[in-house]
Amino acid sequence: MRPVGHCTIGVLSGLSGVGVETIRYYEREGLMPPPARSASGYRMYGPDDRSRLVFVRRARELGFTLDQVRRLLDLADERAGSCQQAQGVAAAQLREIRRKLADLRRMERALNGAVAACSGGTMPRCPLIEALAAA
Amino acid sequence: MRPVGHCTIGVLSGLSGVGVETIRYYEREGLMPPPARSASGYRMYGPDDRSRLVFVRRARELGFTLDQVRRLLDLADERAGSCQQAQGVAAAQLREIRRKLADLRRMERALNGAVAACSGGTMPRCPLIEALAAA
DNA sequence: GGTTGACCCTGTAGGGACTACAGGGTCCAG
DNA sequence: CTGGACCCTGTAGTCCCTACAGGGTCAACC
Repeated sequence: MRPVGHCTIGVLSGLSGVGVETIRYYEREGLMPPPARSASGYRMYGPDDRSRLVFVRRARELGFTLDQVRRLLDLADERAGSCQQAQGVAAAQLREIRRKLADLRRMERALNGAVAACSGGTMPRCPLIEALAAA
Repeated sequence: MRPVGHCTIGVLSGLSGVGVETIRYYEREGLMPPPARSASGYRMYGPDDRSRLVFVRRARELGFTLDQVRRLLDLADERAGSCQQAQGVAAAQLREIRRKLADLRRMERALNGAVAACSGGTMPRCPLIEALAAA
């Protein structure tokens, strides 16, 4: 379906923000389809590959594991009544993102308070260390 | 300085919320000092070890790498003019936490919108996939 | 007092998600 | 026609655990 490759792996890497080695790793792991090859064996990619790769990167940034991304991509590839399933996967992930958000906010407050208390002077005990060592 | 050990590694694990294997790993990595040993070779820990371990766990939860935690602990161990340095390490970490927070909030919005748009019907294209595949 | 069964020990291997070589081939600009 | 940037495969390393395997120890129960 990918008509004729447009760019090499290095260019795709630049376009997608995913490292060359990581792209090859994703191919090994079945997240990216084996691309067309030039006469000399170079991987040749088209715009579909860029979209897919960006999707993978974004999903990773959203905290999906590679396995979850794989499932999401499988759903997208099937393209039939898959929306409900994708929604399920995504809703679960949304719950986890919200949990992470809450954790991070709590951490931010704690660290911010600790850094503020630690005025930079040469106090006998560092409040930052104290703050984190507390039960 | 640790007078006489109070508890075994399993109890310490329960008290600190850090797994037994992980405690031993931290010892190998130099984050926890080699504890006293019972006659039969069991690791015996005191309250200081619990505090230190809780500190490590908290710092990890705050997103510090083991290496950063090691540096923080070194500073705490030295106990002389270390406050400023600890503050530097922590401030850097705070910046990264805030970056992560911003990212997560963006992700939460995107995913939330995508899940909402993806009404569960059998649409020709799944908006969730579309949302993340966009440039 | 003998035997479970839960705990502890060391050491090594596995996992997830990359990341970095090593040892080679290709392509193109000067 | 040569230098340097790119590409290939395959393997090994990183980080931070986590899970064995193969054994010793300890407390309790019968």
